[in-house]
Amino acid sequence: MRYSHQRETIKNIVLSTHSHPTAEWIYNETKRSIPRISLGTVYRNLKHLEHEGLIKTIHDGNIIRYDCNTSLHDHLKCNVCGDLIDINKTEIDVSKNIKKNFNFKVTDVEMIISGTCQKHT
Amino acid sequence: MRYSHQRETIKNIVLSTHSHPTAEWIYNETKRSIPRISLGTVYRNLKHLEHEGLIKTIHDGNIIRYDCNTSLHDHLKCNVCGDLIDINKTEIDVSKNIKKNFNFKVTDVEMIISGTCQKHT
DNA sequence: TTAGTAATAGTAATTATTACTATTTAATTG
DNA sequence: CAATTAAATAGTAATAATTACTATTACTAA
Repeated sequence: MRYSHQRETIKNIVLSTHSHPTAEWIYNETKRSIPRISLGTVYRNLKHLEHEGLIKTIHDGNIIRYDCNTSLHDHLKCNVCGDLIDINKTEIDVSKNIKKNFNFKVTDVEMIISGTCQKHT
Repeated sequence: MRYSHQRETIKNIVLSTHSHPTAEWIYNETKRSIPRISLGTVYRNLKHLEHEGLIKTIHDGNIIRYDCNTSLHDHLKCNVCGDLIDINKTEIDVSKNIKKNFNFKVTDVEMIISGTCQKHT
């Protein structure tokens, strides 16, 4: 992987926020220091950074967000403001506790466990 | 909500499969009995059916799937064939047990808990 | 039976993302 | 240091999923 000023800038931007930004947001932030950067460059480098394990992708409905927190954790998604809130795995053993622990009214819990099923073993 | 033959047909198709179909698949199935049905009609009625609580949507990566199982449950997603497998909440208290119980090699667990955060109480 | 209006078909628009290509630029080597 | 090479980029076009628009159709209630 060859050095590029664009990728370095994108990396620093994503690693410096906990706001789970979209590609569009990262693109606009990057434009502040590299005005002629291309949106395709942002997407390509976000893929690279994910592949290197520096960031993670979050499927928030049907859009992709990027997370500098690569440790195993989940998210509370607020239906009103759209915020994603980090929570530790251990804190959500039982979803009924969430209301009490986080003052968060749960209306839907969505979990997808990805991997390889028995047909391919 | 006024009766429509199209909505009735779409409803029966979705309720008759456990394959977590996409709008496109439902559209093609519906065309077998209503050849001139519009894709927009399929999307609109899937929204109606969800709003009435008859079906649920699943965010599978960045596409939407529809599920006739409206009870609280999760999905195992196979990275090889893309299949979504229903599992009961109680069966996944600890994700480490999944490999043993389902012969499923977990590479990623993604959970989004939707609701309303403390800022809006 | 007709009038009113929800629902539809067909098409256009939108949004997020990926693909393509000529040009630029980082790294390597003589 | 200058020339070479290939990775990365900018700019644009293409794609895929979904939503919006609009003239027409078809339920339903009086």
